[in-house]
Amino acid sequence: MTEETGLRERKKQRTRQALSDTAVELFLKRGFDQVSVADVAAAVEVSKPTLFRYFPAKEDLALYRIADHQGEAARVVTGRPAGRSPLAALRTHFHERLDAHDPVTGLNDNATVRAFNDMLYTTPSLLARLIRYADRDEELLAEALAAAGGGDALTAGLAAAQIITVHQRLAQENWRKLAGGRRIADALPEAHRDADRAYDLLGAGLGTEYGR
Amino acid sequence: MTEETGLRERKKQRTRQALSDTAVELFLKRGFDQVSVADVAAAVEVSKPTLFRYFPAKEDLALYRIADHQGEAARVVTGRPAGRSPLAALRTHFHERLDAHDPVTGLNDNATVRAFNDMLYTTPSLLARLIRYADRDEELLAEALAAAGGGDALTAGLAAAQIITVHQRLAQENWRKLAGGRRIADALPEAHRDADRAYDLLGAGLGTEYGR
DNA sequence: AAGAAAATGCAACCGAGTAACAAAACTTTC
DNA sequence: GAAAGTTTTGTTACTCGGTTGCATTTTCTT
Repeated sequence: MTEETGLRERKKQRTRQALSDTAVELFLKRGFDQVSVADVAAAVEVSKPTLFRYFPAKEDLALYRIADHQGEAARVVTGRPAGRSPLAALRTHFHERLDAHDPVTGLNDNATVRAFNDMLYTTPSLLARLIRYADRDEELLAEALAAAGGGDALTAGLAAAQIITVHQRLAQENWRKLAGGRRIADALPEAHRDADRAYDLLGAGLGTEYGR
Repeated sequence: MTEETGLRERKKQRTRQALSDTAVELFLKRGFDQVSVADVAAAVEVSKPTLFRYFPAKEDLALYRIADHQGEAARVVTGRPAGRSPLAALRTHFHERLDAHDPVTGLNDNATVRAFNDMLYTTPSLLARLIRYADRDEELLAEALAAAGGGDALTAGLAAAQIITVHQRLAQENWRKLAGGRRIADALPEAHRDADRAYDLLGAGLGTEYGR
């Protein structure tokens, strides 16, 4: 799994990590807008152009860790057990992520994670950037769904869009619960119910509630 | 309907319009990124700070006209004829917009409109800004759906998110058809079919295609 | 050890957006 | 219709994100 690792490559990894870590630390301490990229560069003892050779935009300094999840939904569909439907696989997976308190579900009350999510959901530029990651996710999911066999490209695309959107709203809803002061033990069952409600809706459509 | 209109107010309206019109003209001629706000300000013979007193960001200069559509989906739901379901009303309305070649459906081959859409869909910062308008739309639609009676707030929120998302994808798909060189007369019937497919999916869910 | 290749730092630059304050334009009042 | 009050504007100067060109250093190759 580990890549070819010359000294050069190792150093780059370290710089990259140091930049992201330091940036997040500063962002959480003083707020995203109150920290300039020059501050981050200075703290890591690197020049500003170098920083931008590692990260294309300030926002990416904060979102680096989240980028790991790229294509997760698509992988779940592609790697689902035989005989299981894509939607069922995604539902199960979401419940699992919830129980694991995965930060991306929004449901995690570790102080640092919470501060991070607070920043994320209240900083428009971060949210905008996050959506661009989600777009890539959506594309990959659309391909996975198309490959799974159901429907044409349009249908797969629409389905992917709906699923990714619903995931976003669920995470946001979970974050809101915690931001509203709820304890996680108390919010978790509700989050599971919300997820089931959302997946029921995805599976059976809005027809029951809002007509055809 | 017309607002209280002193001289001052009239002048402001004119400046606002001149800024947006001139900006769009320049953007279409030279490209969004190749025109600076200073260029726009100079062309309208206004200072840069003044420009920003009228529009909070460069992107809004381009999106001014689109902002008119704010809350359209919500209005359709709220103002639907008695006995008609929200989803049916939205579906009908979308087909109507399609036949009217409304630019927001992506399906309009007027040269200027097409150039505008090309710019819109290929400029990330414009797209990002557009999404923020859509978020407001989504909120309003969620309220309208909740008021329409079906389901709790979560359900209404999820439904609104799905509907707005689907609209976006349909418009994007239509734009792609035209960008691919298709004539509008040829693309229109297909656009209607796509819309029906999308609304069928919204109404009946992904279950049929991708399992529960 | 020498030279190619890649990464860095430096300095200067561009463009979006904002702050401070003074000047001008419109509105209101007498 | 002039004076006083309010709102809008221009000027200047600034901050910050992001980029460019080029010389210097560091790593990789042979």
